[in-house]
Amino acid sequence: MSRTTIADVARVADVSKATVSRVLAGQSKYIREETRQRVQKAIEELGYHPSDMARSLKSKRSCTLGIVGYGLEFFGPSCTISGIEQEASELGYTLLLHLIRQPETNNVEELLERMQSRYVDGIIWAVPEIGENHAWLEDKTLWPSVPIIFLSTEPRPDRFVAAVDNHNGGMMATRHLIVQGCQNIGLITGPLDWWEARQRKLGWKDALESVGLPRKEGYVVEGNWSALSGEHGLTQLLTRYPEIDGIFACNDRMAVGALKRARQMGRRVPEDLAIIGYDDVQDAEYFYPALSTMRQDMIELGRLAVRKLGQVIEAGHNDVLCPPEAVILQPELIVRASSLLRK
Amino acid sequence: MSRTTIADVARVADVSKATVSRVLAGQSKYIREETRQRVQKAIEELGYHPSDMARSLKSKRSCTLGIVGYGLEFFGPSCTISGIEQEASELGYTLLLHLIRQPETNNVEELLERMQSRYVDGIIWAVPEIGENHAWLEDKTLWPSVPIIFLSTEPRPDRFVAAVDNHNGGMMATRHLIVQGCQNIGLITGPLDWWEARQRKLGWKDALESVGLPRKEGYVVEGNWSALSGEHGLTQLLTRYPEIDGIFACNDRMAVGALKRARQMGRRVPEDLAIIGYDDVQDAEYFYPALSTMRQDMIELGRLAVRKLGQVIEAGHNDVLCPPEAVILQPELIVRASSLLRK
DNA sequence: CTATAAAATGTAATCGATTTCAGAAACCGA
DNA sequence: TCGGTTTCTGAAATCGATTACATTTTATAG
Repeated sequence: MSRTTIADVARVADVSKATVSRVLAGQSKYIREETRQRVQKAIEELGYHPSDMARSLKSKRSCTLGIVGYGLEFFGPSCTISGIEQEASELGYTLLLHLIRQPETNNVEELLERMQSRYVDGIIWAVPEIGENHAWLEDKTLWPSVPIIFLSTEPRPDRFVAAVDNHNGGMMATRHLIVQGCQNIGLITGPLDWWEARQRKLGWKDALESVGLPRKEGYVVEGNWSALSGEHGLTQLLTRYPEIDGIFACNDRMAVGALKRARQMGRRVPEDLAIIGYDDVQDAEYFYPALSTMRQDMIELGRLAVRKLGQVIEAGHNDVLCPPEAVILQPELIVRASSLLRK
Repeated sequence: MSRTTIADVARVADVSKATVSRVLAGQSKYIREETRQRVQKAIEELGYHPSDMARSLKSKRSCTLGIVGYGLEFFGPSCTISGIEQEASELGYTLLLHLIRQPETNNVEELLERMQSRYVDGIIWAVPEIGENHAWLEDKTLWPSVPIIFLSTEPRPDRFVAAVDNHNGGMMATRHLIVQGCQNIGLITGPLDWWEARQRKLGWKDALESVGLPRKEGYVVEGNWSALSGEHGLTQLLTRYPEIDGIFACNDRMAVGALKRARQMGRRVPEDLAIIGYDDVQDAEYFYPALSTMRQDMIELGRLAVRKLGQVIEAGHNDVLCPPEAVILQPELIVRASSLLRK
């Protein structure tokens, strides 16, 4: 047996499909109470549920958001998606999820087309800006015909963006080390083709400059976000510049790699070497020593993105598709044992 | 301007909509080459893309899988979703994602209805079995009219299930501790209303029984998966039973909690106390000491679920909706420093 | 050069809703 | 009782495809 349709309800309630539709819509006052009840009764009797499919086809609205995500195996992105889903759910949207494995996806066009052919009401592009992977934005013919918001990408006058202030985050982390008394602060960055990594590095630089601390080129080593690269980074830094007494690792994974290697190299953390990470991954306090870090509320970022996008969708089809806007969240300094230096 | 439709293409190519549709379908041989090319040309000229919405409405197939997930902030579930997406993508399915926050969701009916009203081709229920949260399965009227596969739940003759063998995992972990020479092995379980937690506990019990080692009731303490509960658990166990020399913590988070507390209590790990966790979270080797654990390939679990579900969908509408079947994956023992005892 | 089968295309119904437009019913004052 | 609103309901078009069936065209055989 197939779905019960609005026609079935109409037949049972002995009214037209139009009337049933009106009862369904709810707001329309032009329905006699008696009729409404008869229809309601038929609906319940039949256990009728309208087909979102048919509805969307006609209305060109699907109450669906297209989500393009990346790196769900990692903590940050997972939280972002979770936040997106929370808010979307509250606002009555469902998610169409697509994950990208290679950040340089080239089938952007197909992807966007697929989502649009399902009448998504808006799109959230939650793929970090890496290298040229956002170059497709230059080609305006690819721009979707629905609002699209970009997460964790560089704000620009033609985009709708939500991101965490990585530059400030980098500054805060570095300043904290300075306040703790570090004199020579090394940096283990993420891959520098990541916009976020560059921003954090910039924060480190600016923080040092503002207080006139040394900032040799060699104090910087580029990791790849992995713990192993944190280990390598630390080895490089300390062998070449033994005077280094503070490390800002641009994510927690590299930080714990550094933590481990420092121990192996006989450096006490934090007495000889203060270390701070970035992300505040789950149970960061259970590393040894407990890891200081920058917390960024990715769940809130996700929620915020949906909320903003929702507003744009509501405002709707009137004029501009996407008001160029940048929503920036601030990270938070979390001080734990790994950076509690001279006291 | 609105979407270009199949009618536009038909007009430009000077054929009927039916012909365009046939060209689109591809397989139908009953198309003259000349016509096909004319249509193709029109399609490209117009940049036409068919509407999945309309297509699904007619065909009652959406090439979409409904995913109901839980706990995306955690490592395991994230990987599962990622795996699901990978395989789905390869098989040409898109995902409709819905996350549950309270495991005891009571709006199951609405949720299922929502997905079905969007004509999902199948459903993956990736919410662990906790307490009575699967009780709705008793009410067959709720059963969706499309195949549904359950992840990480107890296999039963009326369900289609994919899960990791937690019982065996528990046995393997415990046996490992035994082989390392532990004589008194304590257990920090997850919440016992979780099916997975109960299975792991059972594994512990069976492993001990099979070699005749002591297994007092007090050797068991129930945690809540959090690192903090691991700390508490360890305190309880060691103060009451100082003879304990091995701990099987039923997930890594509790294990690292135990690791930390053991250090605080002056027990050397692994010399005085061997500890093994479960999950193999990212960078588990960077805890101190590096954490032994059971690895479960949740990505593969997700992929497998999709593959199986896909087969059922393909086999399709013929007869039974869901062949009762249980696909069981085996976990893998990962030995690191935290459990390398007597040598 | 027909008769007939095979190949190619078109017509129109269909999927399941929404919505415009028009007609019927109810109400109200004169 | 009549005309004019206001309220309520229905018929039919529409969204954008697919597909059963009908029809035309082409190929093949006799």
